Amino acid sequence: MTRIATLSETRDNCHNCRLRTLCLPDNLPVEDVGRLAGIVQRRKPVSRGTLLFQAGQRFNSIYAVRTGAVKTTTLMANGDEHISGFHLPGEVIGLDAIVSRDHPSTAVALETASVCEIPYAELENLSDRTPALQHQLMRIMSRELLAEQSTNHLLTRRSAEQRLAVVLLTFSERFASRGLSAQRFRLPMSRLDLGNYLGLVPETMSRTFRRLEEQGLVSIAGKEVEIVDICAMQGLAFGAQGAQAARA
Amino acid sequence: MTRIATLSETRDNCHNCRLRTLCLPDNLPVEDVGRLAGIVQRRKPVSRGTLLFQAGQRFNSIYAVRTGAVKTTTLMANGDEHISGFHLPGEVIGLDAIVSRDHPSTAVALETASVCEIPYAELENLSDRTPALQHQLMRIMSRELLAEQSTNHLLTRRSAEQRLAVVLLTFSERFASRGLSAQRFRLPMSRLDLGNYLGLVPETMSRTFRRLEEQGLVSIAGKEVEIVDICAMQGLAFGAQGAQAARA
DNA sequence: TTGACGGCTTGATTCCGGTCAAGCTCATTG
DNA sequence: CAATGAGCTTGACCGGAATCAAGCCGTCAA
Repeated sequence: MTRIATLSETRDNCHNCRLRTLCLPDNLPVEDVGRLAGIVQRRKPVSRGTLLFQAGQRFNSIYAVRTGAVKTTTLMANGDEHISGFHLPGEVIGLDAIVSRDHPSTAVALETASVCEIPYAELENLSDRTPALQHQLMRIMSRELLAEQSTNHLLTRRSAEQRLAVVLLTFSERFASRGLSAQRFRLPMSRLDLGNYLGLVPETMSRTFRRLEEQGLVSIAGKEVEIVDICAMQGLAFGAQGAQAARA
Repeated sequence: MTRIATLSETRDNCHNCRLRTLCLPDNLPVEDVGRLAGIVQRRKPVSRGTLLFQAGQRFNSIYAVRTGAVKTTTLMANGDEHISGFHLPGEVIGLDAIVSRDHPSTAVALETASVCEIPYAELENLSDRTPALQHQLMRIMSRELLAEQSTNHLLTRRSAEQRLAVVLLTFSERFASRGLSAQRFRLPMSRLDLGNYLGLVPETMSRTFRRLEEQGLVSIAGKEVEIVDICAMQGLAFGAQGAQAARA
């Protein structure tokens, strides 16, 4: 029974996947989507805390998040852990492993999550014969590069309040583009994780959340977030001046 | 005459380029290098301050630095400028433009510099028929992604002293892999630029340089840097503890 | 030579966010 | 039900880097 389910799941993926336009198949002609679907392996849902892949492990596949949420973390040279990103359905992870033989980072399910595994050797092989797929891969990596750059700026030049505002707005957008509410959503990660990502200590996270709440920008209840005043949030997030440095 | 010079320049590039193994042709079979060379356009040296491409400009080409040094900067939403990287010969720039129609960032020569222009449409077209080139492109982008991630960590979790130490060591390595001295080199950018990149204000840059010097780790004379005690520098750069946060 | 300007340095002061230390909340388990 | 412990919050305090304010140095133009 499991076998049949898996097969049928495998058969109808990509084409009728709700996330098609956010994921690898975006911009691909139908026949290429079919070929891609042929090498994609749907994995069963795993529970919170499960490792999808681990730093040091041999690199064989990239993964696309299908449901739930995933974080990727790297163990830095000095021994501390750095969360490099949070990934929602439709997003591709493991791309940082392409250069080397092994994964540089670990991917952990933040909640019950499922992924599509895409064996990289087969993907490479397929994309050698499928220009559109190749181009889509390049676009995805380029977009990722751009995102990292803007994260860099966020982390170096903006105050704790602004960092949090930007992250919340970013999640808002990402949820919205997945058909969920842009106003109310549930953060999939702990404050500690979010703080690690933002370069802030949990105490600061707590205080910063409270300050945003006091200003009437958001309403927080545990991991539930409601963005009350989007305009003011955007003003804070992208406003003329950082808390420090940088004038014309 | 210009035409002839350009042609001859175009003819003998890549194959006998000193930077071959650091650049796009790395890992390519000879015949593919030839085909790549066929679409690469050698540009004449430009002087300090010249824009190679500008944010907002239509994206047509990526560029490989051939001589000199280049910085890429982005104008952020809030109006301040962020330097996203410094690029030495052999490095490829403009990859962040692939997703969008336009360049998100501006590339400026930090000193007299020359680049190879690679029209992206032609590169795409060529790589559609050249698997090895495609794979090399993916490797380069993946490496770039990895570098951005480690920069993120550097900027969020490490003190001014550590940031500077890491950057100096990184330049040391990059110069060394280009056949120059790892101990003595000349930084191609101003302290203001380096500070912008590191998220530090010029005053802090100055004081931090002095502190490294007082500790006998480096010797500074303007832009000339001598790394006196590499081991101690590495200890500082990758040492067990950041100035803040993050314990086991 | 003089002046002017940009890049760099130095010092005094401020302040954001980290550190330390409790205490709280809530889900899980015996 | 109590008990345990992880995750979060709150408060007091501290320190590193930003800010403010001069001043210095080398280069270029007049």
